Amino acid sequence: MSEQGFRAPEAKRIVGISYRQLDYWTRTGLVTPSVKDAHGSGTQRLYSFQDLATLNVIKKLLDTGVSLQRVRKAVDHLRTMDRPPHGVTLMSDGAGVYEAHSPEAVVDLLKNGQGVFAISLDAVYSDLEESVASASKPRARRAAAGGS
DNA sequence: GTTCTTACA
DNA sequence: TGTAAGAA
Repeated sequence: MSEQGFRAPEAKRIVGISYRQLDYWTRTGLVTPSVKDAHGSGTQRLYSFQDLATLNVIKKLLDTGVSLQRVRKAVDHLRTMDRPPHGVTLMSDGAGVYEAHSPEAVVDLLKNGQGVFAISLDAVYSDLEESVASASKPRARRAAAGGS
């Protein structure tokens, strides 16, 4: 009832990453708990919905093969905007990350061969909302999958 | 006593 | 990446 954010175990479950991965990203400064930051052992971090979206984008970018440094740069740019407007598509060619605000820009990036993978931020947010809603339900069932 | 962060291997 | 310890 008094939870304004998502705790690390909750966040890691929603974005589908390991606890070690989330902890590593947080310690390296890739992501920052907007709600509450840990102040040492015993304290817990609280991630906001925006942070979950950022985590989801990071995971998707890493899955496409983007370097962690490029991901960090893209995330730093994404953190500047509070709420990305509809129609924003994140393009990636596996090496760099490009931001397209218009469908025309997406096509332009595709023509140049700089956009092999397209990530729609709107889709990320929509998927995140469903994930959060499903995670809040006690009937939620998750399947454990072996990762790297 | 439980849960989460931090440190070490 | 996994385990152990320390702290609220």
